Formats: sequence, C-alpha cells, structure tokens
Amino acid sequence: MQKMNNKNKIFIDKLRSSGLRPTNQRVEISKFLFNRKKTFHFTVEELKNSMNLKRSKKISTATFYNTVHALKSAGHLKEFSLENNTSCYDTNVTSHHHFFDDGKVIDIKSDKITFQKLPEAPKGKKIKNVEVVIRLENNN
Amino acid sequence: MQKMNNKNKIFIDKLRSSGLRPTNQRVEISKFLFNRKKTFHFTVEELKNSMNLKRSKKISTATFYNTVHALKSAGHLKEFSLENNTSCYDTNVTSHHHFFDDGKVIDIKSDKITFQKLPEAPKGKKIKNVEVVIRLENNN
DNA sequence: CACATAGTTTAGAATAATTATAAACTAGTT
DNA sequence: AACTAGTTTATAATTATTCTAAACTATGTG
Repeated sequence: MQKMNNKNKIFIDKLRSSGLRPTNQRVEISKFLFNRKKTFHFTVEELKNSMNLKRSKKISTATFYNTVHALKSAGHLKEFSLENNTSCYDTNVTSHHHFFDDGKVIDIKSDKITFQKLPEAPKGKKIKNVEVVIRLENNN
Repeated sequence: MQKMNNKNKIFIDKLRSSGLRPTNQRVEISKFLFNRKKTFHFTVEELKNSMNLKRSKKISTATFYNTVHALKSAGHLKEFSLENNTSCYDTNVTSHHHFFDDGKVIDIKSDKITFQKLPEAPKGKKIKNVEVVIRLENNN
C-alpha cells in the first residue's frame, strides 16, 4: 500500500505521466534521485547500495536495473559510459558536457563550451548530439 | 622460432623499443593492427575473431588482452568506451575526436573541431585532454 | 651454443556488470 | 471482491574482462 503524502505525489505524477505504474519501489527510487537540488550522477550499483543501506526492506537489484532503464526510456535519466566500462546515469537530462576527474564526474553546462568549427555529418547522416569530455589531472 | 623477414622487422623493432619482447604472437598482432593505411578501430573480441579465423594455431584470448594492454601502455593504442560498455581501441593515438554512428566509429581529425569557449579546470586541476563524440543518426 | 631466468602464453577459473527467467505479488479496473 | 496486466524478486545466465599458475620461450651469460 502506497503511503500517499504530498512529498510522494509529485513523483507519482511523474511516473504516471511517463506511463509507469507508481509502485512503491519506483516512487522511492524517484524520490531518492529527483528530490534534490543538484544533479546527481550514479551507477546502478551505487544507487542500490546507498538506498538499501538505509532500508529494512531491501529493493532487489533487478528492480534497480528495471527502474533505471524505465526512467531512462521515459527521458528522466541520461546514460553514459565511464572509463571502466560501466553505465553512469545523470539526472541532468539537458544537453551538457562532463569533466572526468579520476572516478568523479562533474557537469559542464552546455553554454560553457562553444565551437568555432564542427565537421559535417557524413552523407545521409545528421548530427544527433555533440558531447564533450574534458579529462582532468592534478596540477604538477 | 621467429620467422625473420623484412615485413616483420619493423614490428619487432617497434615492440623492442617499447620494452616488449617480440614474441610471435605480439609480432603477428602488431602486424595485423599496424600494417595498414587507415586507422583501425576494434574491440578485443573482434580482433581475436578476425585474426584467429585465418589461423590454424590460435592465439589465446588472454594473449589478445595482454598484448592489447601492453600496446596501449606503450602508447601504440588508444582506448575508449563504446556505448555498450566495451573497450574500443584505436590505432590512431594522436589527439582526435569521433563520430559514433550506431555501432560504427569514425575518426575526426583534431583540426576539424575547434573551440570558441572552454571552461576552466576546477581548482588544483588542469585539463589533460578534451574529447568530442558526435553522435549521428540517419537523415529523416 | 647450452642454459638459466625472467618474461610470456595458455587454458581455465574467477569476477563484475548486466540481462533473462518465471513465479509471486500488486495497481488499477471491472 | 476479483481479474488482469504490469512489477518485483531471487536466482540463473550471459558477457566482457581479469586472474592463476603451469608450461613455454626470448635473450643474456658463460
């Protein structure tokens, strides 16, 4: 049975309007992901660990994967590959770029990078998006 | 025992000068990778399959991984992640960018993309490199 | 040129991230 | 309250990759 407070209503609506049944697990995960000021970067494993740590009734691994995929398909999460070949998800779904600093990922607002020159797409193709990764290292 | 023809000498030297013993397997793999006009993109699995298909004496999976890692460490290969979270290697080790077109990867020469504006690195950090991925889709 | 040895190769086991399966459960309808 | 389609779950399966330790080999030394 869903605890139906105002806090949850917004996430229930978000799920419903994306065609996803607002199950307890999905509402909890949505609240965890989207109820914050700053954008959030996470792997499924990290999400699972940080949420389940606090819970007596654990959410299963498969549900974390299912829900993250569903949220991604609905356009609420963006996916990209980290350098260790795992999927990282980003609650910032607007077009933007990233710093990669060792394991850490930092968003770069789209307007912080502008191009003087970009190549044309090959024949029969067009550009879907342009994403920049700036890799960082320590000074000296 | 190494077949020591001129074709191989260049790759033997390349390996030696990188501190890698020019074993038969490494020479064969190097020849396969670097004896071509255009730059080559591959996953380890693809490399293994295309090389072993033609060989009676197969090279082991572990050796493909070992050798590719060794060549990467020596600076002869560049690694990046594909969207399915597998490692793709590039015989073009100069700084450059990529089109991602479905599964296919196409090099973009460094001078085809120039920036009008780039963000500063966070405090205590500096920029190691900047890599652009332009994702393509079909026209219409 | 033996031959000693450190570096390599190999098959196979181990690991890690992710996906598939199919049975039990639940939200939303009737 | 009962039905049904969509979800959740534990578990097995899969895939890419790394590890292990035994067999092999390139190369320097005498």
